[in-house]
Amino acid sequence: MKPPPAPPSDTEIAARLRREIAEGAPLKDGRLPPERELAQRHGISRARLRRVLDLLAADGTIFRRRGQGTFVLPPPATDAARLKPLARRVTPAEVIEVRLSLEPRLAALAATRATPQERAQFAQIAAATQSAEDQRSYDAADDIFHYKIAEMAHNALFLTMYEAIRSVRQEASWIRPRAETYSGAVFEMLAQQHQALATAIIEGDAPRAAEAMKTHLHSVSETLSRADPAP
Amino acid sequence: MKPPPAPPSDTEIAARLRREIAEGAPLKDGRLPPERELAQRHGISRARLRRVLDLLAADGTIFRRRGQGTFVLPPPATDAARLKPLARRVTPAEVIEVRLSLEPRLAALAATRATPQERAQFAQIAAATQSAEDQRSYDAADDIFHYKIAEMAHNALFLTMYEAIRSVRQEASWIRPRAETYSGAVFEMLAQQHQALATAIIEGDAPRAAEAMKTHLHSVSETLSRADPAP
DNA sequence: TATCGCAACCAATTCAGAATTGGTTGCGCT
DNA sequence: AGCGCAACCAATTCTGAATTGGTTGCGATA
Repeated sequence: MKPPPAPPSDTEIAARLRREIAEGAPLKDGRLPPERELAQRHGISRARLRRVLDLLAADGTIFRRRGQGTFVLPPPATDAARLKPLARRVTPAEVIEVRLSLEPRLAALAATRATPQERAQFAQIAAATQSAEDQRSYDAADDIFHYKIAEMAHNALFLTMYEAIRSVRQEASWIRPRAETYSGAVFEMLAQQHQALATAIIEGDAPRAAEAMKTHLHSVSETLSRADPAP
Repeated sequence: MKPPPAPPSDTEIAARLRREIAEGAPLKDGRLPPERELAQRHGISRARLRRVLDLLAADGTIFRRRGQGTFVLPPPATDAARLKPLARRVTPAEVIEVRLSLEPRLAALAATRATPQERAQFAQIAAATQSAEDQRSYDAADDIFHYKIAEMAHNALFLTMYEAIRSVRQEASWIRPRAETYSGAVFEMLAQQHQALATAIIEGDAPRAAEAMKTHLHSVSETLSRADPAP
């Protein structure tokens, strides 16, 4: 007989949560169940669950926002619903135009201001975009990648604007069901651009980060604009 | 005796409205009374009042937005209330940082895309900022000036972002009662910068417009940062 | 016939209040 | 000291009524 079952430690519960998340537990839009429900489901108190979630938040695995929930993807903009009518009027070209004005600057600021912890986290996230296999997981990794850059710029107003862009893109998804299955070559090119961009940010090279972001967005733009005659 | 009082023409009613607006009739935040009320007050039908308002809208005197109202200043962002908590967390330096990333690009796009009618309207607005006498009227003219540039960029997403910035600026007003009474010299410099910027936009010189906007915003930033020890 | 006034309706927003959800604090027990 | 429990705080979402500009149709009148 073994000794009486030792209560699982925080890190053990954290590992269990990570596994559940990786297996697709989160609901639509990457949202986890409410804390009160998660705690009950795992048979622990809410206070303890929150300590576990703090672990996942510390390494950037989850995003939490008061009043909205806990997410494994960037949380929705606080006014997401209001952007719906806008999303219908906006064209892909307009969005790219805005992104090209904003994101290179965000990349430069991130390279300048990110904390050592953030840089370490970001290195992990960049690696995840490299190892993505299917389109779905790449899209998720790409989403987190760009969001983290906006976060590392450390400017709440800038982050709000980026969230608005992200929300509009998601909402619009360009009406057509968005084929957008990149070919292997394009896919690899975008991943390499991510890597170059991540290196520049982590090393703190602001001009190079901005330039790399500009290059990347131009590639995305071109890829999207000839999405129709894809093989 | 004169002939029986001829009913006033549309243009006459428009002139009367213009006079009332100039005398400060609009309510707080530059909003006019609802159309139904305005029509009744002037003793005309709503349909006719709307035709008159169309005249004022055609030359850029008023801004109308369904569900919100009719304004003599740029209309509030559609989610203005939600930006309040953000406004408390955001610093003036952060706002300037965002404006410097956005507005030079907006100026360049305006120079490229504005219609002839818009350029003509904009010339009028630029002139108004020149002739402003007191701080209050200058602030209003400056507000319209920058907003019109954002409008002329012809990108709904860009305009939404600018409205968010404007809303945050207004909401924050940097907590301190905002002395910010420019000295005469500073005042004149800003007005000249407006003129140079307006000329570049009207002539369609995008790079010069962007550069002029950058210069202008840097001046505004410096002025604000040493607002305390003002003479 | 053309215009005007009137009314009803549509579309987008605002507003007020209840419900949801993460964040925080205090209490009692082991 | 740590755990579970409960209550409360703060921010958001959701719902439905009210507000407001946008549009259409109808009848009266010149």
